[in-house]
Amino acid sequence: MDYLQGLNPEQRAAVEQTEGPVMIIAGAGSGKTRVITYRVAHLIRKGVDSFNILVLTFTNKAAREMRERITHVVGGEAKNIWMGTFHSVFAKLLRVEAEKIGYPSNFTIYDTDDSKSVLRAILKEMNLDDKLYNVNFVLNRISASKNNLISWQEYNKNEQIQADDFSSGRGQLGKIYEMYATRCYRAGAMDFDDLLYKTNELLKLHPEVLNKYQHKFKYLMVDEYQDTNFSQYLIVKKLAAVNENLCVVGDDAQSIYAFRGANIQNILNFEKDYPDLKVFKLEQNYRSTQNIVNVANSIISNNKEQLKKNVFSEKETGDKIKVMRAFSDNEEGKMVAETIMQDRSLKGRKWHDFAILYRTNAQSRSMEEALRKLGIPYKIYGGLSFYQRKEIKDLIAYFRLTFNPNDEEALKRVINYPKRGIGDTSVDKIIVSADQHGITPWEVIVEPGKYFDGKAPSTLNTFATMIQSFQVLAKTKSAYESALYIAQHSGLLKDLYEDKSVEGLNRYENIQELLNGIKEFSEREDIEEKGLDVFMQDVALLTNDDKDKDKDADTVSLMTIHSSKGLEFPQVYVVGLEENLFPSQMSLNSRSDLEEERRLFYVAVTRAETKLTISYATSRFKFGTLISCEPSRFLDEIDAKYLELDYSAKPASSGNPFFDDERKAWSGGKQADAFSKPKPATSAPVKTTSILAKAHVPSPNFKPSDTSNLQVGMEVEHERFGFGKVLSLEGNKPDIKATIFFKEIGQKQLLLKFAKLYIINNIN
DNA sequence: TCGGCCTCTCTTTTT
DNA sequence: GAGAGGCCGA
Repeated sequence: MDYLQGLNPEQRAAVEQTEGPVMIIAGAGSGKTRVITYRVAHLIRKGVDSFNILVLTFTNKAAREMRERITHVVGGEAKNIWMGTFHSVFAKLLRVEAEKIGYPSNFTIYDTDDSKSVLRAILKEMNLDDKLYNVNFVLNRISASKNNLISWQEYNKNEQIQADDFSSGRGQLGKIYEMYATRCYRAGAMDFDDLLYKTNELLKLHPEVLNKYQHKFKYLMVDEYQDTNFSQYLIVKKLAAVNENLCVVGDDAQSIYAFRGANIQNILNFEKDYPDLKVFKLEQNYRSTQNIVNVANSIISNNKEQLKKNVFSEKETGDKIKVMRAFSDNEEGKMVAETIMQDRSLKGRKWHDFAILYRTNAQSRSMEEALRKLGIPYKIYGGLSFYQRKEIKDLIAYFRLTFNPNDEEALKRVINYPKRGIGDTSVDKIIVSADQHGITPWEVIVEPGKYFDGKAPSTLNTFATMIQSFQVLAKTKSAYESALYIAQHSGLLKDLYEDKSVEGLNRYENIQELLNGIKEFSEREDIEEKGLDVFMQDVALLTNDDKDKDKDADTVSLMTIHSSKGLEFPQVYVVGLEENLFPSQMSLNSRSDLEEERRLFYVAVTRAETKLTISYATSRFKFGTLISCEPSRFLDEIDAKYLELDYSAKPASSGNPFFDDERKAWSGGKQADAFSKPKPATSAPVKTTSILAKAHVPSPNFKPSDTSNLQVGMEVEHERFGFGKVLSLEGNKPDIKATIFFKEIGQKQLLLKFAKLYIINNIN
């Protein structure tokens, strides 16, 4: 058991405590993954059958890495452990047991797009205002209900919920929930939340099934326990109820998924559920320098709700945290890219030592552009997944339909793609007809003559026959052969092939890539069943990094802070530290939301091993409009002694200091390009939603005044916003904020230290 | 039925 | 600034 040697006493104690309820509170960088890995390995070494172990992780990637590391210690035995995300593990379980709760074992998994599409159709049928019943809002509401195990029946019976809905004018939510659930059921489909909800239902309605899995999973471990919701909590609790060999690992300070229903109380209340539990606290951070750990601690100390722990580092003090200020999002990208360039050569780093973390996916663009300009190789993680691309979803929809012809979303997706003359009108008719006869759309399509006259039946027949031929084929052929056949005979491959545009070429290549992936699957020797149906089983649960081939490539990593959880990099850039962006505007209304943002910042900071750089911009494009930004409150919360401010950024040298980059971007970068072809006269006028389009032209003699004595009532000219009057002043030097009413664009708040204002009349 | 054009929304984060 | 849905004319 030499693997125990490398652990510190607390880690080792946690590993060796294999029996009974255990809670491991693991601070950032405290070797959590090591502990889980070795604990599982230890179980197996002690003679526990690997078939009796269930490990639930938060991402597929974490599961894969852990399996690799366990294999390293115990060898091939690791293969038999049930290990994966909640969603994938219970999807697998449901495939075995689905028929007990009325689902086919080949049920489809609806992704978020599918769910929204179902809801849109329902809202349309019910003639509801899609502003009031915003699809995202409705889906959230349904999702939250499911995560709290509230069925649509209960939803409609619950007086409190009904009163809330009615008072907000959304009395139909319960009805929508009902229709949504019914529709999914009819389609033989489960959405993401159903995978957990239906598991609960299964375990509740079928004690014999519960009993079976309680005895199968003698040892349970849950990683990232702070991110579990009620539905997940209850599954775990039930499964562990017989043996109570349950070990949960988490860090309340890193709980960042409350928006998805995660309940931090699950970790805070663990002690109440299991009074005889053993608690281990891993507090030594092996990842980061003392400065970084100290900054992280000072950030999180602003939160009220937390478990007490003292995370410390014994590594070197390290560099101070650098704070960079830029004047625009593009400039921020430029500064980051340039610093990376410098540090790489100065410190002999590799590109993959660097990561850029941001709050929202939209921020990746300015970073990408800057990196590209300097020729820095980079890779974006997360974002639009490979499996979410249109062409991929189209082909997969054919596969879905092949195995589950009742899958209505798949049907709608491909019934007229490629074009085969079955337009929206026909599709609507099919659905109405299906509703009337209480059957599924597919059943209408199979016998169209029964329901329609005219030429529709023959086109529908052709389509149905095609799908049926796919079904026959898929029963006998390998995944790859079936997939290729379907891609060809559906006409999809041809349609993409004929599109010679750059995007079209790209789409064609993506399909090739998917087919190659399926080919690899078909050739795998560790799986017995290699049909396309097996490949399809959890395709909806795959994400980008599940298909990474070149993960060893030397590139800078770009990702949201959320997807950076669990990762570490020598040098980390956290960008966009601005009010309304980070913390997000949506989080400002409640303390708990704001605390979640702060934990998110904590996660971001603790990704860094040796050097952390934080940046913000004073203006940035949002929805194609330029807005001015203030530094994030989180910056103020850090003790200044850890920081090193770099405000060296100089406004560009030309006459318009702040907005050169933006202006270029706005004009498509063509303003100085004498060789660009003139637009044909017939072309539509350039769309100009940007503020710059109607920008104020400054007076010829415009020059910024000294605003230190600016007073309410003064009339001013702003370089871009035009003429205005000072309504109020607040704050202290040097952070005085002025509220100014501009004639052309209305009221705005400006920080005087940044705003270039010319004082027109001094009322004194 | 289909394609082009317009408008609207979107930005918080993901299994 | 992009993608998706809606609208309209052919």
